[in-house]
Amino acid sequence: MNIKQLSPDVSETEFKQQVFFALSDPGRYKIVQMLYNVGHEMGCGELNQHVEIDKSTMSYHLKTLREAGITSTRTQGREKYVTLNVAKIELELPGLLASL
Amino acid sequence: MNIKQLSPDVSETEFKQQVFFALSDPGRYKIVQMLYNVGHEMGCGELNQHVEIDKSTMSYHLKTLREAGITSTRTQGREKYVTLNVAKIELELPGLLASL
DNA sequence: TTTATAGTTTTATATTTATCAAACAATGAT
DNA sequence: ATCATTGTTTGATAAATATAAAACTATAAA
Repeated sequence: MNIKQLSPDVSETEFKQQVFFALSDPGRYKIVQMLYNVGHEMGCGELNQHVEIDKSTMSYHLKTLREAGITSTRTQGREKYVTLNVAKIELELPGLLASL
Repeated sequence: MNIKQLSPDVSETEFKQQVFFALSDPGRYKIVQMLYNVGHEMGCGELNQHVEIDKSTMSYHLKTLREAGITSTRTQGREKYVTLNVAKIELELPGLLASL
């Protein structure tokens, strides 16, 4: 018998709440939606072209997503590439990404 | 061919974002979770017994949920009963409630 | 080595949010 | 009629949030 089924880990609920918080903002919603739909990592600049927000605001939102564990970032040269942690999100909130 | 599939209605996305916002707060998360798990309407007092928050804070959160279209309220005498709009939520975000 | 580019951090600001006490309905009970 | 109960609204407050300009860091290009 799995303890988690009886008393779900606080951090699981916390992660879900952070995902919900992230998706409650129009900018972050679009970022996540776009990352999910393209199905692969995207450069910050590329994202910035599709989602119209100031680059510092974009950086702020990407930081929010990263720190919540929703995305991961890879640096190459002076560019950064953002990936959506699909598996992690699907594990806790199956089907959510598909319904955005 | 369904237009909605090509360009999802703004209000659909807005509703989803409101649901996400609602669920990003621990208090509201518990309220929604509880309503979903019991599977039927609950009195405000009954809710207050399970979710430990000040009655005016509870009223504030219930108003937030109500105005977002997430719950509905029925008055009987001096008590009020809250229902979760399961069908509506399931329509836009299938499976979400089950994964809370 | 100077300059341009990509993105972050800092600073400042306005807005939104959560919380609770206190005052306020509205209805039921005595 | 008076009192008690249920829940809402108002007002005040502290904290969190979103935004963007400006300064900054790091790398690439000239």
